[in-house]
Amino acid sequence: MGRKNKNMAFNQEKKKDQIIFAAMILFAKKGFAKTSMADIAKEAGIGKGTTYEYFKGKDQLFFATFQWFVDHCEKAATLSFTELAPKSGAEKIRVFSQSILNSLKGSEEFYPLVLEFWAATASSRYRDKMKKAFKDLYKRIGDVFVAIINEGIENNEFDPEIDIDSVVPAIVGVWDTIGLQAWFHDGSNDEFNMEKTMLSFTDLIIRGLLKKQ
Amino acid sequence: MGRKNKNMAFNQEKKKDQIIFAAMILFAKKGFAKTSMADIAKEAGIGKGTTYEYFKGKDQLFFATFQWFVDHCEKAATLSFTELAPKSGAEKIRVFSQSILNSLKGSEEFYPLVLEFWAATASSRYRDKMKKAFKDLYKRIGDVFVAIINEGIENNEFDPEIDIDSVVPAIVGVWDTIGLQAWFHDGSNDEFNMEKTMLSFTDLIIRGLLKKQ
Amino acid sequence: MGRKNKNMAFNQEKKKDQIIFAAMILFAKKGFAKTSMADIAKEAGIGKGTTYEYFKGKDQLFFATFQWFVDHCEKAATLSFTELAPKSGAEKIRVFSQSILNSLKGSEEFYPLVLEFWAATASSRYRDKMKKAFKDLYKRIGDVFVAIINEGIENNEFDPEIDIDSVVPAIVGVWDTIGLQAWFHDGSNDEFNMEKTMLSFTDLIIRGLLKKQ
Amino acid sequence: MGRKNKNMAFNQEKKKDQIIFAAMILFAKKGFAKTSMADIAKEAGIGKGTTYEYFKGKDQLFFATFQWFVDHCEKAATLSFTELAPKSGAEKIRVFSQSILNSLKGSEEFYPLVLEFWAATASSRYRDKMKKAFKDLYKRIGDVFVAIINEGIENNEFDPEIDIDSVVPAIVGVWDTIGLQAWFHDGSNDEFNMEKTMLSFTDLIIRGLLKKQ
DNA sequence: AATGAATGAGGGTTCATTCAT
DNA sequence: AATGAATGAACCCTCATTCAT
Repeated sequence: MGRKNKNMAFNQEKKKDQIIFAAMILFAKKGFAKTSMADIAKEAGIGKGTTYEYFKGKDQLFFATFQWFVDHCEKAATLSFTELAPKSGAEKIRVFSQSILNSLKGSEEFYPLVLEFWAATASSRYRDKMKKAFKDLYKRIGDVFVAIINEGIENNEFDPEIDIDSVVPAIVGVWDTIGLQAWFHDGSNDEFNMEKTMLSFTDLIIRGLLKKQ
Repeated sequence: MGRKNKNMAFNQEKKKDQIIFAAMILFAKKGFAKTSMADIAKEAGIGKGTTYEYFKGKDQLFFATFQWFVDHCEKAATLSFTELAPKSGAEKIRVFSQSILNSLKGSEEFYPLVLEFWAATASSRYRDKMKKAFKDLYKRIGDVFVAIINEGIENNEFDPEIDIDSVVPAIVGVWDTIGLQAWFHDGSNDEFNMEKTMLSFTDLIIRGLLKKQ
Repeated sequence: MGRKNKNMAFNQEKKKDQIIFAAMILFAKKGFAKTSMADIAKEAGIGKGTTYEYFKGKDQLFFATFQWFVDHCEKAATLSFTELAPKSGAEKIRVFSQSILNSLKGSEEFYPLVLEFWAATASSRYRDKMKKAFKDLYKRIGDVFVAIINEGIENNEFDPEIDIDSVVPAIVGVWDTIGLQAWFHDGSNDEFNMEKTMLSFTDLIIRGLLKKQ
Repeated sequence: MGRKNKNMAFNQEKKKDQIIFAAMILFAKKGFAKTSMADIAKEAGIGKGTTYEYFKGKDQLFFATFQWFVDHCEKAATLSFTELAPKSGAEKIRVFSQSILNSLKGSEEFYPLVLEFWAATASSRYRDKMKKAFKDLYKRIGDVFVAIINEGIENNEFDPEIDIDSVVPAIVGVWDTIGLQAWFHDGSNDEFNMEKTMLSFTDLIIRGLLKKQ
């Protein structure tokens, strides 16, 4: 019985995820407004009414999708953090930077979803929760950066004059903008080299952080 | 008669703008999807049907607001450019940066509109036009920056090793990102100091660009 | 212009009534729950969406139907009252009674609607308003009766021992009950003679009211 | 084995009643339309699907509650009848009257259910069965009254001129109307005194029935 | 040119019912 | 016998759009 219940719970969780993934695919492809609950059910391979067994409504499903995304990002950020070997501050920044780049590169098709999320922070009923979640996410990733830079300052590698707290949000946000611009260039001829931009920017930042001789 | 026609044309332009402004206000406040054509007409102080005399439909009106926004941005960018006095490259960057900051600070309430534009870029029927417009806008602003930096390199102020073309999109995008994060913090207690972040970031960039002794 | 506006108002009022009548017919025939807004629009000969130009929703339309009914009843009661000639109390009661009977007889097909109203009084969101309206309606009709009886007592025709205020609600209610039972018998073989029942009952009441010699 | 079967039958009967009671409570509280099968199952403390082991569907369950109600009423009426001592006709009417009043007073919360039943006689698929059941119920109760009055006429207590068959339905119906009006007044300040109205009306009727000296 | 009454396609949601377990 | 996950028909309502005035 215990097993059975566990399986049921597992299956329920599985179906919930099924729906979330179907929603993510369609929200990314057509946008939230133009995706109907019927579309999502079809994509998930279930009946129209079934969706409502797992989510109260379209808004809540959207929010669940958002939460899935935030969790995913936090996991990605945490993972990268633990991978940081005891190298120089510059190296750490490069590794971290690269790891973010990797996770960006794997999910191009979901990028429009992030735009939907941003837009929703303005108009959704979950607006406050979403704002907070985004803020927290940025803070969490930013804190990693702050730690790296502080360490670098202590080690006499980075310049103590830098106003870390102010500058970090800008650095963290670069990833967003790179994804955004990659998206704007997607499908056009004049390609945007995400990787090159990322690396050059990282170099520039490091040059700016380093203590002047 | 000539005058009359001219007046009519003028009035039409005026009414068109009236509608665009009304749309912008509401799109920013409630989002595109949740704003009805009736709402817009009401806000513009005209009849529901009149909107269709000036715009083919909601999508086109949305696109018109987008175009208005892009034009506005381009004008702002151009304006700043002409204001650049013959100072050092670092000074120019600071002036340019400040001018962007000023235009950001003046239009907080319209910031969600940009989010709508970004989101629409993914799902709108005008998706390709919008992508292109955004790309062009970034390019145009970027070009100003590229020019400044190139000039700085020629003047032996900035380091020629910098891969300018790759790094500029990231720098330009950061301004968006700062606006975005300011928006996420809006309404919460832990305020985000847009100005400080912007200035610190500009400093960092300049430090990175400067030729090492 | 005044005329035009007036006409428009008139037409709107007319369309509102059109919808109310269509709703009444269908609510009476199929009940509130089984009548769809589409049914009503069709019956009224208008588009589905048009209904919502005149009524906020199905519930409000139902309530409007109820209000129409209450107004109609009050008018009927008032009318009868003014028709009462300066006859004996017994005669007045007979006239009043007959007038109620007449209005009952003319609207058999709408009788189920009253049942819907009663039922809705329990479960509708307008429950309190409906309760009050019914109470007021009964009171208003009852008051006519109270006046007649009081006059009869003053004229030494009716027995002063009668507890008028207590008994009148019962008498007034009997008319409902007669309609109800007529409805139960409708369509069956063993006909229910509403008229005879009404008259016999009226006689009985009068016998009870009259002063004993 | 026989016992076991009997127990199962007994349990089935018990569960059937459980469901019926649950349905009655909810139909009375929220109305038929607003009560879901899931609500009923929950209230009955059983699974959603189980209801369908005992009743074919929502309509049939509703009809079962109706039948339960009718049986209950008939039992109540029969009971009162046997309690009638060999008193005067007037006394019998008073006793009967009081006994109905008692059963009314004990079941205020279920009164809306009767309204649902009435409404359903118009729109339910069981409409004809329900009409007949109501007719029979009224007839059965009426017959008791007819018997009492006939006896009274034979005993020279009541006036032979009374058209008994016509007048009895009106008298019987009074109980409905008293319940109805009590329901309309429920929750308001200007209380309706059910008992007083009932007694005064009974008095009036008896005065009307009594032979004039 | 300006209007707003009328429209109906479209979509979110509910819920009675089924059926595999 | 008991269950509750799954289903899709049905329905309320919104709103972009049209068109007669």
